Amino acid sequence: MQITRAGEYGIMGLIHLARRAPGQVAMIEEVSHSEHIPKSFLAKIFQHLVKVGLVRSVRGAGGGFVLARDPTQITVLEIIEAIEGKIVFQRCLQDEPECEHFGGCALCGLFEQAQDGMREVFMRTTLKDLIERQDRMEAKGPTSSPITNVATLPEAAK
Amino acid sequence: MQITRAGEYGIMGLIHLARRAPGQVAMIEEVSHSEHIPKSFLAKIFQHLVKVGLVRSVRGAGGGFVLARDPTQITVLEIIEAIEGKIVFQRCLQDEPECEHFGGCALCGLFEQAQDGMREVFMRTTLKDLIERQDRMEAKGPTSSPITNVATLPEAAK
DNA sequence: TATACTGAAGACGAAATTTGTCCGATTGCC
DNA sequence: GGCAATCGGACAAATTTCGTCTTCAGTATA
Repeated sequence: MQITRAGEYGIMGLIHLARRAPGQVAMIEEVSHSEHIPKSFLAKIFQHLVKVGLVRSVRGAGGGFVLARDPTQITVLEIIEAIEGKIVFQRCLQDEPECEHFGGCALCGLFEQAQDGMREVFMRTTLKDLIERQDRMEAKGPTSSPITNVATLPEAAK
Repeated sequence: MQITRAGEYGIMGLIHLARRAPGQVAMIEEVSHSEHIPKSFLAKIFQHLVKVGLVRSVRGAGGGFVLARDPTQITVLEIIEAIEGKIVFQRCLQDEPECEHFGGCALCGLFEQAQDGMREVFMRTTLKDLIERQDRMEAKGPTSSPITNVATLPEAAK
């Protein structure tokens, strides 16, 4: 019950891209080094993002990756699902037409509800939002309590 | 990014207990067989539930397990967290005081938000709710579409 | 054209987690 | 005491995660 590192790395990589001037490419090497992500692993993750159309790749010397859309138009949900596949709590929600839940599908209904709640959060958060949040936190001072009361109240933060 | 089978089995096991007359014990053997859950696995899962105080165990001949509280007083969240541990998307939300997220903890904030959304759903759903939902579905006929529009509207259901 | 530099794609493998199984110890009823 | 049940931990198979490596393909530059 965790977001995998792949998903986490993907988000961090895209944040890195989004922070550059629009249209400016960044090499895997650069992103990997600056974000402390294993290079080969990041390369593979970016391939998913290219395939889904979130970033464009430029091959050859002087190549690299660029964000394909504006950071305000990329949601965290897109990123995560591009990398980890569709967020799904239970097998029977997956695709099989017939549910194998012996307890009846009350469970499926519940799980669906829960996962929708989660997806909703990721869907309404864009890359741009993340960057702004990051900047705001940095401004407040890095030595303050790192976790508490950061963003439990979405409305207030916005 | 899935609820594990252990968690699923745990919920189904408790539903089984809850359906019995209050105070009546059920053996692992019975629950396991009726819910199609591997016996040894279920036994281990129930141990967690005993430790947390959701069920009481009766040892010796004629023993088994009983629900320790009323089904209206047991939330799905308690069950899941008893078995899988606290629901936590990211390492830095876990317990370590210092966050290791190089991207700044904007990510942690977001993940916390998402996981809270999910926990909220599980927290407001009790064993009793699940059973009622199950009964309602059974009444409507087992051959109908298994997934759709079951419980996406919590208020309406209640 | 040759070469150096970049990503693309997939095979491979180590490590961690999930999903169980097994067996002896313990506890309590008869 | 004997039987019936859980307790608790060691063990193991399967799956997933995490990451590396190698080979190939495309592009810019000399």
